Amino acid sequence: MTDVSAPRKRAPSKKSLETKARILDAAEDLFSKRGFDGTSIRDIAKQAGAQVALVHHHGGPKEELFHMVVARRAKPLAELRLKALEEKKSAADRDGRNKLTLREILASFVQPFLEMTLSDGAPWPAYGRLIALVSADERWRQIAAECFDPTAAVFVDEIADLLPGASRTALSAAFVFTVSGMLALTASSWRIGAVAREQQQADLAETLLDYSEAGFLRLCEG
Amino acid sequence: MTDVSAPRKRAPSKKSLETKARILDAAEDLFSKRGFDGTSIRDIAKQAGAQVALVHHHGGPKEELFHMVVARRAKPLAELRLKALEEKKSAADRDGRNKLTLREILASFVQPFLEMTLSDGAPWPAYGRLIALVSADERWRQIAAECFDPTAAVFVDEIADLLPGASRTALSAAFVFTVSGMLALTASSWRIGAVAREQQQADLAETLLDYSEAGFLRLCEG
DNA sequence: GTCTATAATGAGATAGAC
DNA sequence: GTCTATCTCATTATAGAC
Repeated sequence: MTDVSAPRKRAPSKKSLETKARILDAAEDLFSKRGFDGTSIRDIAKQAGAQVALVHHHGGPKEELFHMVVARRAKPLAELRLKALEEKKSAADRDGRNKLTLREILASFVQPFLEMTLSDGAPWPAYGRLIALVSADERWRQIAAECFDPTAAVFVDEIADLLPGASRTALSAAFVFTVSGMLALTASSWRIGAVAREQQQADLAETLLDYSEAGFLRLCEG
Repeated sequence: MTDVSAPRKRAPSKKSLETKARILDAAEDLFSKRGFDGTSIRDIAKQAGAQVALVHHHGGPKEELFHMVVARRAKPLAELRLKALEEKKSAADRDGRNKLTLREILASFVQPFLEMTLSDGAPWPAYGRLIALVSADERWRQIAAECFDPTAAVFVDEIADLLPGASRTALSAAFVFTVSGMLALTASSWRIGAVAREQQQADLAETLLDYSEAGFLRLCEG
């Protein structure tokens, strides 16, 4: 999944993998902070402690490096989301319910993302902003389609199954609004802080779920 | 409002103003499509049909040009929003109501924006994407604080007056979520279209208001 | 106010030694 | 796999003629 170019002939050495990881980490951090065009290969090399030519060696052209950085965590993220969904289904079965609640579905999608990007000691602190960039720029449409649309489709189908009376259009709009709110928590939380700064991050996740669930139900029932 | 630099000694000629407007129009269009770092002064000059040096003459350094482009329409937009609010208050008075509904307040904020940026023949078709860029990048925090925060504060106060039981934190979060949805309509409408493309723009405005109103009420009442 | 010309810098990418 | 060195091109910005 991290290799989107031609297949290699040899397995890379351990040191090579470490160097590549350092380069991808630096690229992820800088891309997320300054955007694609605001980040130079030279900046990435400097932060990774490597030479410029080495960044090209591991990352290829700049666009491919960006693609690699986004794709690297897409599969683990998708698995976390689907795992959360399956676990909630098992729990519902044990409770004798045959359907998940809307909130359980939404939480399965939102919480793994916020946990990896926004919680205390989050392992992927820059990845949330990066995804917000990808989602907002039509230039990365292909990357979004490859990395995120399949999982999104699973969740939209799940919701459509729960709310059979809702139009596909209403479902789509509500889902995009929910994702927009989720991304705002990571990419534009400074805008929230500009108005009121008395809240924890964990609370904001619940706040988002409250808001989205109610909005969803209004669109799909009204 | 369009002049954020030192005061001029002379009134500019008519031709100069036209040239400046052409440059700002080109800058607005290109900044909105490719972002700040993805747009060069040369691109702007070419699209405006002017020389590179002339862009610098009218726009100053690149950051100042960006500031100018955003600030140019901020005051008219704020006036449209406040005018919509006042008109709805007058109408409510005539109906013998002494309070606006939440939906009327939200619509006064959202609809002027969508009308200017997203309607058929919208006069500012690029400005919506530009504001989305400003809102998502902490680098433009000062511009956002100057151009948009004052009006936002008026509307948040208005809502706080309507829903006195709600915490300031819940209000702030809900407002940011609502603005995120509004910006998604202009900046990420391709994401909506990727799921279902059977809807008109006018409908999406109503859809957003339905969703936001319900989410707001849940946060403020629950 | 508008133009030509140019300065000064930084960018992405590659060749080739080790 | 990693490094040095370099190619080629685009960038912001300004100086100075008209």
